[in-house]
Amino acid sequence: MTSVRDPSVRVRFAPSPTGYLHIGGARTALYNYLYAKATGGTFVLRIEDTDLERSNSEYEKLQIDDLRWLGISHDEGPDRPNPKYGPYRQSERTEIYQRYARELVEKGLAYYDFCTEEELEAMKEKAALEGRDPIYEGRWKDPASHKEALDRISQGEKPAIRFRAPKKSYTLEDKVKGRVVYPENMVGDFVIVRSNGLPVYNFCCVIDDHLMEITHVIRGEDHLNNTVRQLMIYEALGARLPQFAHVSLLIGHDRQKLSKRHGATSVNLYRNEHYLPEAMCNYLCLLGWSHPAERDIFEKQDIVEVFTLERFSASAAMYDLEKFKWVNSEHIKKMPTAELIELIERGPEVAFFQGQTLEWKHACVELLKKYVQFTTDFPRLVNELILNEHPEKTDALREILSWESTPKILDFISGAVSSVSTDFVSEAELNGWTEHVKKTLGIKGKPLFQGVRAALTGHDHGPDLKFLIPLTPVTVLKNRIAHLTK
RNA sequence: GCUCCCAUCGUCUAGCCCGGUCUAGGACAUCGCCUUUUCACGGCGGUAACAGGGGUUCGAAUCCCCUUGGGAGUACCA
Repeated sequence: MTSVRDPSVRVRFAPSPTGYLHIGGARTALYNYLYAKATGGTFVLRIEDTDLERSNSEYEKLQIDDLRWLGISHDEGPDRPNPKYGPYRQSERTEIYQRYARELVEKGLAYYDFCTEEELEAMKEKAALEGRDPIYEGRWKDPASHKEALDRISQGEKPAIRFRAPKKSYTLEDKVKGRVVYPENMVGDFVIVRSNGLPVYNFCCVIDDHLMEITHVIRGEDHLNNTVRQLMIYEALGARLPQFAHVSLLIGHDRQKLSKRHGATSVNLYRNEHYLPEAMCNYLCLLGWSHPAERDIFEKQDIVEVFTLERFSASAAMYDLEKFKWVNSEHIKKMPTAELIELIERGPEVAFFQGQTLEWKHACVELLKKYVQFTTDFPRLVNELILNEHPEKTDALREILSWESTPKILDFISGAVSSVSTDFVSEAELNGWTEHVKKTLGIKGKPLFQGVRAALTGHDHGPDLKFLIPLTPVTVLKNRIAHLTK
């Protein structure tokens, strides 16, 4: 099945700026982004910062920056406002929420509540004892107390506004979970505006999705239970329901919802470790969504044609670094060499690499790219394979050196290398040496090739010599052979 | 506790909606073999799963129920 073009689609990613962008958040953002691209719709970024205590605008910037790094760009947001729908920070929309809340109070669908924390706590304990969910039973629920409430407000007291939860069951047709039935009495009356005047998530989320004309809500399954409250508010508002798609959660190796204690869970950590953003999107996308042709490696633009909500998995996905690393290595392999060189040079320990000719860099990257998982592996391999003048004499290497034929090879190679006047050995020269060892020294087969390799590289294995040796500076070769003959 | 969600190889998954083509396919990881120019590349192959129990049916991984297991929610957090 291919995706359906529908430019009226509006989706959103609504992070709270309470920390770095989490990989789970990145995945949700990615799904929304992909759906917008697939349908030709609009991807909105909204900042849910109603929790003043925990929100920090610095995190907003960092999260947006991480999204940009991932290539998940939004069409509307705080920095790209559409006057019809803005503002995009909930902290700047307080009056809107208060207006809607007041309307609900006027219609009798919500009420002022002056209960203290202690009173609420007592109710909760009672409910727990009776084995049911805490359901608000305070006296402010009674319409008769409305007048008293107004009096207390006029005296300067600050009430919370509580939504009157209808006594009925609700049904959600979710795109990934199917039909979800919320029984009657699942939730009691809940606060929509705190006594400090700031609205609460479940309320502003609905108001915003409604006002911003969001057509599809793609979010984590942790919101599935919340949705019943939101359904109630949609109903009270007389607002049209969006399509919901509750994507399964990401879990750690202990099968618990992925969180900080599972190690690296924020995007910036992977960014710092030089994971490729394309690889991260690719891997994250695969955790809970499958390509119709079962493809594993792709770019965002490759799947726009086939991205549909139908292919989400209903069960939680375990985050597995091994496969992520493999995806990263595959993206390195398919990346154009010139681009790869640029990336490598932006990484650490590249002084030698940068000093070489473009031709050398190309050959080097072509040779090594099939062996690496990260772009930062290149300089590591260059150091180990090309620049190391004192290779460690491992058991495997000692064995080769102990062969009867090896000292002869070493002796010849040593002389051959010292007579080279250029900076690098050519492939032809190397072939000549091998020929010589074979013909004149009469060494062939394993002793020949293992011996030549050991003499030249100080390793018992490694990349193809005919590519590796022409990349190795002759000075290094000389010192290395001296080290080996010692 | 209560409510909701979920259940195919160790992991990600295909298949499930529309039962037979599934002695269950792919990928990561793992193991083995091959490549007498090594090798970390590549190629080939192996190990490995329908949670359990009932039903429905000629036939169930696929539909229904129960059990078990796991997850999430249960805030004047999001």
